[in-house]
Amino acid sequence: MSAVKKRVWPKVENIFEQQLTKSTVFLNKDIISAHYIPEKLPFREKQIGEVTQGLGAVANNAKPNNFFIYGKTGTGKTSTVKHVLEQLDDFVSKRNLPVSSCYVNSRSHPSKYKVLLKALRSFYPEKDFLGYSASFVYEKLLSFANENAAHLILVLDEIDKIKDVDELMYSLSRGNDELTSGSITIIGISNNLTFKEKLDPRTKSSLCEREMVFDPYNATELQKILQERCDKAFKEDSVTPGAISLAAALAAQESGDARTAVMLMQRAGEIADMDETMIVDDVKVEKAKASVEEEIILSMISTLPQQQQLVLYAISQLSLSTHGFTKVNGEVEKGVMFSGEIFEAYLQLAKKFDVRTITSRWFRQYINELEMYGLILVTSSGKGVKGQTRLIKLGFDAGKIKSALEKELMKAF
DNA sequence: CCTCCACAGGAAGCGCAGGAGT
DNA sequence: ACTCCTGCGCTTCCTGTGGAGG
Repeated sequence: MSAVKKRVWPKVENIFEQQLTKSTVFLNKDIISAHYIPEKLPFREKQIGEVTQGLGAVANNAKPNNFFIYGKTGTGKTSTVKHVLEQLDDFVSKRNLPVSSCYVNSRSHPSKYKVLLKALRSFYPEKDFLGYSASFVYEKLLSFANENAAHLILVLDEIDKIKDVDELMYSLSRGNDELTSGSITIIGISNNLTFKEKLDPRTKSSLCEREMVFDPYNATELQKILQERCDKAFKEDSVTPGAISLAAALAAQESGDARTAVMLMQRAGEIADMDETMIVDDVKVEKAKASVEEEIILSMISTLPQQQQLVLYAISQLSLSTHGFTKVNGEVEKGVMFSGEIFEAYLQLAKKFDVRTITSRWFRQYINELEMYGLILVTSSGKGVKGQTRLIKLGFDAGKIKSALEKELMKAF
C-alpha cells in the first residue's frame, strides 16, 4: 500500500478565505433577510394582543376560537402569529399545560391529508406515518388530543392553497364534537379575501369565529421598522438616514410591504459590499430597487404558463411601439391599449411562433390573472370609446418585461 | 329611444392527468 | 391492474353592459 500523495494546490489564497477577510457593512446579515422574525413587532401590538387573548383560553383549559387572519403580503401576519406561538410554547412548557401548536405552510401541504399528516408528524416527532391512510391519520390526531387532553393549535398559512379546505374544516369541527377532552383550533392565514367568499357557509362561520385584518404599513411605520432592523443588522454609521427613508418610501408607495422594504436594504448592503464603499446611502437603495424589481418580475414571469407569457409579450411589444391612446379631453396617454387590440397582437405572435392559440374567452381570463399579479393595470374604457372594453397598461417597465420574456421564451423555442 | 358595437364574464361541458378505492 | 373520481385548463355558448351613433 502506497501512501496517498498529498495534492499540492497552487499557492493562491482560498476564495472563501478571501470572502471571510473582505470587509463588509453587515454586522448580522440574518436580521435583514426576508425570513427573519424579529422579537419585537412594531405597530402590531394590537393584533398580537388580540391573538394572545384569543389563545389565552387554553390557560383555563378551554378551547380557543378559530381565527381567520387576512392581509396583503408583507403586513406581518405570519410573523405575528409565529411570535405569539413562540410565547405560548414558552408559557405552556413552564406551566406544564397540555397545549401543542403546529405551523403548516399550506403551499407545501396543499390538501387535507397532507395538512393532517404534517400536524401528526410534529406531535409524534419520533414516528414516521408515511403511507398511512387518511382516516388513520385523522383518527390518530384525534386520539392524541383525547388521550393527552391536549389543546392543539394548527396554524394554516396560505390556507387558500388547500384544495379541500371545506372538507378539512368539516372534519375538524366534527372531530371537536367527538372529543371528550382536549380540542383542535385552527388559525387560518390568507392574503386573498375573495377566498373567504368561496367557502362553504358552514366552513366560513366556523373558520371566521374571529377575524382580523392586517393593513399595509405606511411610510412612517416602515421607516421605524427598517431603522430598528438596520441598527442591529448593519455596522454602526454604515447606513445613512436618507437610505432608510428612501427604502421606506419606495416600499410604501408600492404596497406597504415590509418584506420588499427589507429586501431593498439587504440588496443595498450587498451592493455596498461589492463596490467596497462601505456605506449604504440612497444611491445604493436606488440601485437595489432596480435589481429587486427585476428579480421580482423575472420570478413572476417564469411561473406563468407559456400562453400567458405570450399574451404579456404582446402587451409589452405594443406598449413599446409608438402609439398612444387619445382621451376625451384630448390628452394622449402612452402605453395604454385596448384588450381587443392586444388579442389581435397575441394571435399574430402565436402564428409567428407556430403555437396553438387560445380563445378570446380564456384570453380575458389571462388578462384578469395578470392584473391580480400586478403585472398589468386595467381600467374600464369609459367615455370616448365605443363599446365596452378595457384599457390595459403595463405595471412595470415595458423594456424590462420584454427582455425578461424574451429570455424565458427563448428557452421554450 | 333604439340599435349596434365590442367586449365582459357566468355556466356548462370536454379531454386529460393523476390519485384513491378495490 | 383496473376502474372511478376529481381537479385543471380550456372551449363553446350565452347573457349582460355602457357608450356611440342614428
